[in-house]
Amino acid sequence: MACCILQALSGILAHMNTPLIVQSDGSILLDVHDPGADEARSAIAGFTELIKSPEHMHTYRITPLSVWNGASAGLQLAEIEQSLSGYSRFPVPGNILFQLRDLYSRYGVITMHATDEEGILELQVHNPDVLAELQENRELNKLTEQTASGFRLHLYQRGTVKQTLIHIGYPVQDLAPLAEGEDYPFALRKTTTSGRPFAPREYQVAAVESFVGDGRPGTGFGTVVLACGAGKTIVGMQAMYRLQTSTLILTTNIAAVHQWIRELVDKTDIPREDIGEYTGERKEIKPITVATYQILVWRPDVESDFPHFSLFSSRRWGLIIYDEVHLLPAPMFRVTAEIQAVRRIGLTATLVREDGREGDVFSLVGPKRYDVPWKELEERGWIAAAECHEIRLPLPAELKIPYATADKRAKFRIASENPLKIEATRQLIAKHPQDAILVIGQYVAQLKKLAAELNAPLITGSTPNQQREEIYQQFRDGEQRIIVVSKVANFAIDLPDASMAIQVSGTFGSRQEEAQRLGRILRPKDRNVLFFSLVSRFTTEEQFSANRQKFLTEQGYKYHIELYDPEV
DNA sequence: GACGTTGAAA
DNA sequence: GAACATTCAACGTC
Repeated sequence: MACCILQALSGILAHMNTPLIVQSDGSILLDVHDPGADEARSAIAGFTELIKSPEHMHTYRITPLSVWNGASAGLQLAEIEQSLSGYSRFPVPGNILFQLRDLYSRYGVITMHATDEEGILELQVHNPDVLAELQENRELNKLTEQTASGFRLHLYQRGTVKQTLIHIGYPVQDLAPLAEGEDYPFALRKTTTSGRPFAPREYQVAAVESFVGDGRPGTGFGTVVLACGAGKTIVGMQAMYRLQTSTLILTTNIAAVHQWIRELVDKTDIPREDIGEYTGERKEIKPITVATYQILVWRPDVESDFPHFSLFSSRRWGLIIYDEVHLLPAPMFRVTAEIQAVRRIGLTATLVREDGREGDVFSLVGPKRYDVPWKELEERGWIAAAECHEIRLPLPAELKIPYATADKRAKFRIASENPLKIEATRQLIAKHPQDAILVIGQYVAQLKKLAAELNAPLITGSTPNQQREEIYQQFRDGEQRIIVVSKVANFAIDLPDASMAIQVSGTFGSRQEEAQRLGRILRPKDRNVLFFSLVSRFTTEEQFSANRQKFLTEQGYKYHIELYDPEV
């Protein structure tokens, strides 16, 4: 009897803090409801890749790159094995451990060094079997010359060789020296222009140190992974400050270019006239220059060369910052391969690319050096603990026929403008009487109706600036706790901080936009923030939710899906 | 300058 | 005034 109780108890205990199921096909399942789920998630995040994240079980996978990124961030093999078995509900399959050790051992087998000869580098292969295998590789033989212990190559093949080797399964540890850029001394401000005290946070400094690495060979380039709202710009700024050299900053769009310039003016003593904007609108090249990827990869036609690549050689840059490095356009790899001697830092919230070129980011920009543990950020109040809820509503019967017969675009609109969303919004607002709420949507007609029903002010693209300011002021003062904003309000304007947002319609396709929108709302606060997204069931709207969900889970947000029943 | 069109990237 | 399931640069027009 006692034995049975013990057995049952240990059965229950086995399900506590053992949220992982490691399967022999390489998938790792994380039971979200296990009390140890958050802890386990943090433990495995450094060497796995998130594949999908529905309600109950999240799927991760061990990939070559995820292991090598872990290795270059300093994770030991023993730690990785410990994290896997420690949280695992069942014994970890032997083939997975074998695969893990094999992958891990490949990191560091090949190293790249300078030689006495001008303009010549060498590869050293520290394993005779691997050396024999590589000596037979045609691609590599085209780029290099064989030596007794490895290969010789020209300086300008530095990037291409690394790319080639990672494609055949061997990451290269690049220990060749980097070039020094022009000096550019400046200081960080102690107070921002608005008078608030400013200092980079511990983890922002630590992230930069992990990439600068005291100038030891093999450091000075790499990628830093940061959750949304954790201050990517500040990490970039700290890197500039640490190196005191002329810097080229590359970003995804013009709005981000302006954002970087604003931040630099606000938080450093760099004079505005030393900061250049290199975009379609302006072509300034200054000691600190901010450019879009778009202009760099622009060319008059497919046959031509990229005229703006000359930006890279127009100055002796000492640092290149790749903002949102997971969005680096493919042609940028070519030019990045040519400038492997320049210090560079990639900033991103996720290493996953839609086109599967993570390996090129790894070998050309650099491996992951630092991963800010989101749980820690949350505990310290640096980013708000966010709860995301997706609420699925039925489509009213009278809309089902129009929906079925509509074309793609009209379908999306019908689903977006589902009239039940108005009632659902009203109920959500009633349930959260303490929160300052933003209602966000894309279709002006729908928002007008909502604003009228909720008796809340509406801001769209055509709202004059003065009126916007008045509404924002009322919101900040607490006179008005709800405002309805259209998509236009996303950009350029400073939305006041809210503690809750309800998205009634939106372009769920663009994850970047989604991130920006969330980042705006989810500022550090003394309380949790809530994000609700209303989606019509069984419609095209649902397809986009999967994308968003994965993205948000990657950021560490909790995500819940609920069904809305109009009878209640 | 402001605005609209076009082509390109993935 | 509404629409836009992306964004940007160049180049044309007024």
